[in-house]
Amino acid sequence: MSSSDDDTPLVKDRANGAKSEDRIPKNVDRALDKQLPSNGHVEPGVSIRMGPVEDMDVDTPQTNGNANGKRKARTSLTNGKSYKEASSSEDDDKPLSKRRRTSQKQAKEDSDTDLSDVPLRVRKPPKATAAQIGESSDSDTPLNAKLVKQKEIIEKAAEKEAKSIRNKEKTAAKRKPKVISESEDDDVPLARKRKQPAKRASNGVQKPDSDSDVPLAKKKPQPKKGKAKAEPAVPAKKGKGKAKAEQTEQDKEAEDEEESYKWWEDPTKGDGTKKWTTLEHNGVVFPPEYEPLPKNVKLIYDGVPVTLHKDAEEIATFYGGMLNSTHNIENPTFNKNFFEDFTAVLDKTGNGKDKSGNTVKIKKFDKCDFKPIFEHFEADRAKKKALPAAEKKALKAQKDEAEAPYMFCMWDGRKQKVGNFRVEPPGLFRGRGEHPKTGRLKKRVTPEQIIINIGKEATVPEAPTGHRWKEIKHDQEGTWLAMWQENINGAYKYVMLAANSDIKGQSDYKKFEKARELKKHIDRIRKDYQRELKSEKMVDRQRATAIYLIDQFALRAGNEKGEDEADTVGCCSLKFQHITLKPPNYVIFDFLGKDSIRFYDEVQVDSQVFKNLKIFKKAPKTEGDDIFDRLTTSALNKHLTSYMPGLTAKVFRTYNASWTMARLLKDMKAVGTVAEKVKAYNDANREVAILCNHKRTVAAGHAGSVEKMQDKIDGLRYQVWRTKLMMIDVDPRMKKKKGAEFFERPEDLDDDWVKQHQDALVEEQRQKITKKFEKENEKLKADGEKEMKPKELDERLEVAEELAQKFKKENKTGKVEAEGKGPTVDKIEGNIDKLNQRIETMKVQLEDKEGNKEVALGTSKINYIDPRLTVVFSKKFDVPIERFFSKTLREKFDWAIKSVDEDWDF
DNA sequence: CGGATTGATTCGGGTCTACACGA
DNA sequence: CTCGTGTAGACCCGAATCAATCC
Repeated sequence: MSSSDDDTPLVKDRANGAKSEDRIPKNVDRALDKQLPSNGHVEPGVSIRMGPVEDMDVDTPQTNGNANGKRKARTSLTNGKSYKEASSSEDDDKPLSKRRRTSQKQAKEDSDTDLSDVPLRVRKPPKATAAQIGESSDSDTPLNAKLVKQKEIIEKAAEKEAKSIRNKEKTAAKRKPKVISESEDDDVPLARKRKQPAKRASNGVQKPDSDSDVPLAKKKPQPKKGKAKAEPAVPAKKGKGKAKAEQTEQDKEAEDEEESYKWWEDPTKGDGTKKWTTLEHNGVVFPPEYEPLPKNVKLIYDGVPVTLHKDAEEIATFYGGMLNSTHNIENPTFNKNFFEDFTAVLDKTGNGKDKSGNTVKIKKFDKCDFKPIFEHFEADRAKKKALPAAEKKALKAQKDEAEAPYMFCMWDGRKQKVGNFRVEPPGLFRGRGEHPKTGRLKKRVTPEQIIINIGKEATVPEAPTGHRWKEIKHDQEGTWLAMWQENINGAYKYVMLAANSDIKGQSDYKKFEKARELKKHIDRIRKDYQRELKSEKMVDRQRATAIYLIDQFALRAGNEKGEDEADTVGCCSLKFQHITLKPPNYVIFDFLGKDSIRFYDEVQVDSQVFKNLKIFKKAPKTEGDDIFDRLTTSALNKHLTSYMPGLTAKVFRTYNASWTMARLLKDMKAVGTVAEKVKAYNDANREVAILCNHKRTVAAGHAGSVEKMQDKIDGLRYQVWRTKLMMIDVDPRMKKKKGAEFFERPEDLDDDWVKQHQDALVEEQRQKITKKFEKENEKLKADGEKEMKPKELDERLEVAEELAQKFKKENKTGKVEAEGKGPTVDKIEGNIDKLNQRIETMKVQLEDKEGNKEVALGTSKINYIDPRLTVVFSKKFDVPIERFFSKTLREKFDWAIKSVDEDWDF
């Protein structure tokens, strides 16, 4: 850069190395100005959406000016690779790029150091550092600190909880009502519990129970203590078996009653933090206990079948069941993590034994052979599949009945569906992308880890026999019914209501209302960030640039991530290497975003943004350094909130997605068939999905099915050509009339192709005839009659032979005899039209398929596009809503379907 | 006090399976 | 009509966002 001496950074090192100056020297901009087309003044109200400054458009969103249409060179579809490819090509720099901030203390010390002395790539000590060691008495080595942390997560939880309650009490006055915990409440007698199936009880503490095999569902609901208004959460269904028909009818009735309540018209709903007044539910369903393998199925170690303790064996089955998933088992990290956790359990439970009872020490992963386990499962699966339909049905009915009590809860007296009442079963953690913890053992969750949230008056569901819940809460600000902490990352898992519940509908509604609210502020926000792109304060300039990117390209906020998570980024966490600048004003994004989905896009940006990014990437910054080193997501959101309460980065995604959809649907003309309208809608949907970078991996059979379709289209085109020639056969004058060109065979259908195609047609005919013949014979045989002779088949096959001859003759003479009875030119014209029609629709289908092969439409439909837009479209264009929303989606968006009319506008 | 952690909620693609669809 | 087969959508559970709290 020309002005290198002026650029000498006063960089304060923030652990990461380079940090940009507080103030941006004037000459930096000037220097850059020389290299860039100057950016004229931006008029108030100007949308800076996309495109070079020169052709900036002045439309505001409401009118029609979204410049998504102006998005240049969007290449994600053609250039995008899945993370698998993407990450493998980045493998080399991966370990190095993992640099993070040091602890506060260290950062402070560093800040006084002159930059030139600070190596940019400071390797950090393992994460469990300063804070943790200081907090957990020094006796632990840093290495152990991690483990200690995990343990503490569990062990300290109670203490923390108590603390947090204390804290809440302190601050409660203004925000949170007190949360009452009954965790100390010890009055649940362990021995005298309601009986549970024997299987429920785990790990020894179990009391044999005479009654234990009575299915849970048959039991009477327990008497309610403080029952007043609400029905028992789930009234015991009358008899099983045919109960289904009855049940659905009953449900329908219930729904009809509920129908009258429209929360979206209820002014008391929506605001306020108290989510419920009364809450009743039956808790959670645990996964079935582990069932040991049959004696003859064993892990083979170093050629020797070994008997394992059942706990260890269970883990072996997790791996064994995955042998068909090369994705996992060929991943070294996965195998290493798995084996570490596997051997840890082996150490605890004792190692395996061979058949004479000698200990077999399992110490090398490579010597483990899980195949017998895998094959056992495969066989099992096959057996299950082969089960008679009736039995399958019965099995399913049994399961449904057992789970029925958990499917619904009573929320403020209304019956609501529960989303995920099943506790997640143990297994091997996969994680997405290159997750450092992939392959780790996800442990079985015990009742002792589960916190139940339920109304004070409600009967608390009983823990399985011999167990008790970790805690009972009555937190009316929470929308969850149960919760536990998972052992891999310490993440919280919640049992919440289904998407079609009132509470979820309400928050969905609020989300879209918030996005609509943004409409009123977006002009001001855009104007402001446009101005601040030139701010002298680095903080402001970075923030403005970030908002620009979030607004234009629908980037996510990009929170900081930890050492032991997959290395993915969003806007604020973009690194040096994720952005490539291509003068005059192109930017190439290439990074792994949420779920390690690759974001690849080549775009034009405002020239000031281009300049800024150049500054943000300036030396000494290099690979691995933050582009927005002065910006955090919380600072960003804090700023956004000042424009509008509740405005955060993610709102822009909702806003831009819904707004784009609104624009596209509005511009649409209500013509054509229903199918065409649906197609048009899906096209709009797809545009939104592309905006949001919602991708999917190309289906395995995609290439094949595309080829098939193409073949079919070619076949039809060939048929069109043949049919045209028939015209000449009927009326030779047509040749002159239509012109020679009309009768030419499409170039790509060359002689070779025609031969092959003809052969295929003939063969197809043969097959058809043969099959029919065989089938008829079967039938004759079954009826006890005489079978037809092979000679009969030969005779029938004559038809195919004639066809072959016909083709041969056609090839030779270049003429085609007219087919069908009483062929006329008019009839033939009609046939051609029909064929062309079919070709057209198939072409459209093919394009659709190709366009959708790596775009997932579902996510944007479910989460980003205001459902009311779809409802309006459906009404205006008279397309049944069923064409857009599946049954579940219709339930989820019930509020939208019922609340808007044709002229509702986003 | 600003960064780290906690906790709750939304978002997200993969997998599995029932079911529609075409030969 | 039925028989595979391909696919939409339910289900699963991991990964983000973001406010509140902690330290």
